Amino acid sequence: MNLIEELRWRGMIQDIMPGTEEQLQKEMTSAYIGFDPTADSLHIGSLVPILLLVHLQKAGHKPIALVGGATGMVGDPSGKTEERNLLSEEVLRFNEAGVKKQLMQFLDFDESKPNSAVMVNNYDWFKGITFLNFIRDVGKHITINYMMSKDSVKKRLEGETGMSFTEFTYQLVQGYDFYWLYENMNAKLQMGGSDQWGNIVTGTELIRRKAGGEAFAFTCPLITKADGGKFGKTEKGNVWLDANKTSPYQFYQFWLNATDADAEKWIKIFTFLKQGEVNSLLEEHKQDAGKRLLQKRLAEEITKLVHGEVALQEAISTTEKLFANQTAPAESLSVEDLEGMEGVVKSDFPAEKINAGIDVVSFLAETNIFPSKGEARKTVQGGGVSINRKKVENVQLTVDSSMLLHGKYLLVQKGKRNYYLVKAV
RNA sequence: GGGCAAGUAGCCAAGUGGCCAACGGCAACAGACUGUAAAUCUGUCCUCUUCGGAGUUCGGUGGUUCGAAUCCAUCCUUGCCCA
Repeated sequence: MNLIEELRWRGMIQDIMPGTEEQLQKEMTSAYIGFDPTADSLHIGSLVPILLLVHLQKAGHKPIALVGGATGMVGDPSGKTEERNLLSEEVLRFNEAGVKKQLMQFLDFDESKPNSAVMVNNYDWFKGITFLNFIRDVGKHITINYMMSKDSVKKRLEGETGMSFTEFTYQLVQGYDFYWLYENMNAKLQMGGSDQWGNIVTGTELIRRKAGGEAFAFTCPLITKADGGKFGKTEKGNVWLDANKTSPYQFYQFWLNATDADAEKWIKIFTFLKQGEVNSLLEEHKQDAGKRLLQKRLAEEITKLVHGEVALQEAISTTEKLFANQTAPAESLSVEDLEGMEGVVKSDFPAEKINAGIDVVSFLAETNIFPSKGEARKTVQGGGVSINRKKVENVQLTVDSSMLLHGKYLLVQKGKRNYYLVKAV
């Protein structure tokens, strides 16, 4: 399978420009994807574009990761409705460094290789361009009619929110990136999420008109969940690639909790498993879905890729302790088990308060497991809290030292899958 | 600059003087059922609460009224039309 065939099979191609496949067959091609430097860490939404670059590099082509220092300041009208804040150059540089560090885990930046990955920031070439030069040298080549025919623009024109000139200009700014990379780094291919199609095509158009050159593009479908919810969100917010923001255990859990329908799609997109292996996995899963082999494999592969083998093993072992034997009494967990649960939210709580006895509601609020007493109470009343695997039936319950595991631990559950370890100190 | 329309909780969206913390839907969280799925049913869903209540909301500000999301004035934002 060539690259495009493989990506097609994986369900990672939405739109593709004619000739793209031939270009990739013909020669080593430099291709780029833009990343938003709005945070110092990437989240799993960015994982798909990253993987596209990885596939590309594996196939022998040269990946260029573009950090959108300039475009991030303008704000892409595709999808979003709110204007973005301008980031200072300082913040931008900081975020760029964070993003680069993460990309290095996935891409090979070894400069001795011809197809080593490269990272660029479009702020570097935009900061020197004056407005007049831009509208004269770039704006001249693209008609308003052309720009207005884009979906992202049309939707805004039809809707009732309108669109600022700044946002309208976005596609030109992004288009110029492609042109600049084409001229200076011989980039002939741009990839991105399907919402970027319009912006990308403006780039190839600019290259055609301004440079007389030919450039290519393809996009991948936006990752959605089968139930229509937002991908990459949990009750705790975004799922980040940075272990300090989302622990490997939480990361592993996110994938493990994928629904069947999602897991079937995601196994192809987020792992590098070969077609044969994927098919037999799907087959096995169908035989006995209850084993959730598919989710386990998905979570394993991707946690290993992002956080490494050691972190994966810790995540698995914590998961097994907490979930494998759910009916086992909490007392059966050893001190080592409890201390070794990497990634479970841990907190300390004054031992004297527990010795004196404290009502559950205050306890849950003071340990920050719940933001307020009111919420703690409501959830307890709804049957949503367990301590040491025993459901708290009574809101009046007093937490005291007799409940401590090994004299100092309390294992608190909010719902079925959110565990907290409270240590009396 | 002129005319018209709109701005309600995370989103969509009712309400047009008291019965309004504000119908309904989505999303979210929890419970039951399960496989730490899906579907379904149930509860919660502005904030705090000693669960009795208390406090802040309906673009902003002022006003009318015993009482305003609802009426008036003014300002801001957005859309459409005219200049």
